[in-house]
Amino acid sequence: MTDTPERPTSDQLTAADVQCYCPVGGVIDLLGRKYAIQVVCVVGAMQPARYTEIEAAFGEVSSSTLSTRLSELTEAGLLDREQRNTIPPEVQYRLTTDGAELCAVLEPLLQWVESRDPSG
Amino acid sequence: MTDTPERPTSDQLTAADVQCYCPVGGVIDLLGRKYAIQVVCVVGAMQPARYTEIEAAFGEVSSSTLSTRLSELTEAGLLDREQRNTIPPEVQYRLTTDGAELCAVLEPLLQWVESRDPSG
DNA sequence: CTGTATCCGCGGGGATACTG
DNA sequence: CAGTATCCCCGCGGATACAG
Repeated sequence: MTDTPERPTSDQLTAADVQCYCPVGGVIDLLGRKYAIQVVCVVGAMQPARYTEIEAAFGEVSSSTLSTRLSELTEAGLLDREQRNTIPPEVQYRLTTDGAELCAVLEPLLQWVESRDPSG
Repeated sequence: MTDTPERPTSDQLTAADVQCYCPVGGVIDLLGRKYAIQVVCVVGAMQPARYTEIEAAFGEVSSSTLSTRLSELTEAGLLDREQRNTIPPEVQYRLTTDGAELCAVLEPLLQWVESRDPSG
């Protein structure tokens, strides 16, 4: 309860109040990329998820795009990639703790999207 | 409780189970565009929101980009645009019922992003 | 004030071929 | 199986100028 003049007692938000409310770079930017949100949720639903399974979850994805997305999400600390050097090779993707938090927050979004536009 | 062979009793999800869980087009695509998520939440926080206020909430946006985003979101039925033909003209943006639902689901995401990456 | 119109560069993403 | 490498196109998005 300070008497800071910059923050009026009004409960009506102004532009200044939400100025810090708009992260544009970083994770938000990553999530804007194609399939990013869905990949997080798909991995969360299938854990552990293998590359081919993830690929199959999307009807049409080019391997390069999916590969890039997986790398980015792993790099961002949202996915954990574990490779087993067997023959044939086997890779398992899981959510990190951070990724799980994100997934929990993302799932309601996908639920809403589905309920609103069932045709995809 | 049918005996459908395609759906095993396993509680482990497979690719087939999440196949319908990955909407790619429509709203998700729109939300991938720059500032889209933030615009929804900013309008939700400021209602009613005027163009200049929204613009000010983002440090740097080109008018063309913001204008396009507002049009798209309005077209998608997420924003309601009300124009008053005064001089100077005044436009007020609000969330539609759908938009409010989306905003409610989006806000935890922005909260999480901020808490994870405070530097923006 | 609230945009639209135009031009244009950059990079995201698809297709394809190839590798450990 | 699980990708990477390469090429290339398209469309997003910025800058700028202009309009009602």
